[in-house]
Amino acid sequence: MEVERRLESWSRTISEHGGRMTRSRREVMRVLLEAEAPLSPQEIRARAREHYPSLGLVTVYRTLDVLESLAFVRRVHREDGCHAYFPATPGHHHILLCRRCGRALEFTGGSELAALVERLEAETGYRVEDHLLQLLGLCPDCRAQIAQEEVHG
Amino acid sequence: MEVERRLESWSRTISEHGGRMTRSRREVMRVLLEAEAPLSPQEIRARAREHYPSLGLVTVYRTLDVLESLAFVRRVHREDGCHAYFPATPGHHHILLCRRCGRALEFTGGSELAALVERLEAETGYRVEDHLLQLLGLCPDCRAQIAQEEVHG
DNA sequence: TTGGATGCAAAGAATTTGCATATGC
DNA sequence: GCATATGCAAATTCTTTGCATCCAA
Repeated sequence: MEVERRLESWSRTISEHGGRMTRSRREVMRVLLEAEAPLSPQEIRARAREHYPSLGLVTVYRTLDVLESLAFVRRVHREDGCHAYFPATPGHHHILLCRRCGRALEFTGGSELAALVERLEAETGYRVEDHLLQLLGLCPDCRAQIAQEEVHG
Repeated sequence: MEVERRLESWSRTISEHGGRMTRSRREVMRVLLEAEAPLSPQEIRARAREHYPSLGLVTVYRTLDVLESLAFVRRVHREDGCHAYFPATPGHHHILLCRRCGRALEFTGGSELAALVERLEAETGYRVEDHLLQLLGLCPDCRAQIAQEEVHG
């Protein structure tokens, strides 16, 4: 399955960087790969503990640091102030988040964003090096559910 | 001056919402309006204390809550994990941040962003309701300084 | 006068660090 | 076997709350 393949790929890279594959790391990684939305460290621990009860929160934080430094996961800022993590899709750097169920989709900026950046550089004299684009809205499922609720009670 | 005009305008709106203009609030507001980059609550207090030493950090937080709820200031997430605030430019909702000096500029998404959103909605079925776009780069001054440093020392 | 605003101290929450122990390679 | 990873407990931040006092309208 897809999850196993990526788990395998992540493990290999960690080894190549002198790191080790441990039970803790595998559980954290699996939770991230199976999640349907970005998760906070606490949420990750809660899910991982179902299969590995002794997992500590500190280890989750440290594992996330490793995964983030290898660009395997990305961190988003939640409105509530805490951070949430999700697996990065290589080459895709922006996210579209459902405000109702939290489902996240990554997408490329495409020509539109490139055009915007180019115009801004010309107008302001800034040199743009990086960008964070987060779109918030409703996914198709939630839109359908909301429509249902309006029709019925 | 510009700062005084906006201070006046903010005060009026706060009164209209049943709030009061106090020395603390005025100092926090002035610091924000005179800042050249987004500031954290701690930084705001440090600057305001030069003119009003008894200002408490808690009051800074509460004042920022008020200002943010009236859309007078915007909050950005810093890489170091804490929040920083800066005066909002009405109608402008994205920021271009200099990674070296922290100077912030707001801009409109314009037609490019609208086109991107439209394409995504068509491709994914999501309905986009809000977005957060933060560009990071170098402002003209910092670019010039870096160029200088490369030529000389 | 009087309800909103303030400051302090303390509570909470998120994240990091020190250190002895456990474990992958 | 040895360097890395772990877990606990404690330390650090950052932020919010409780409460008596203060003050702008």
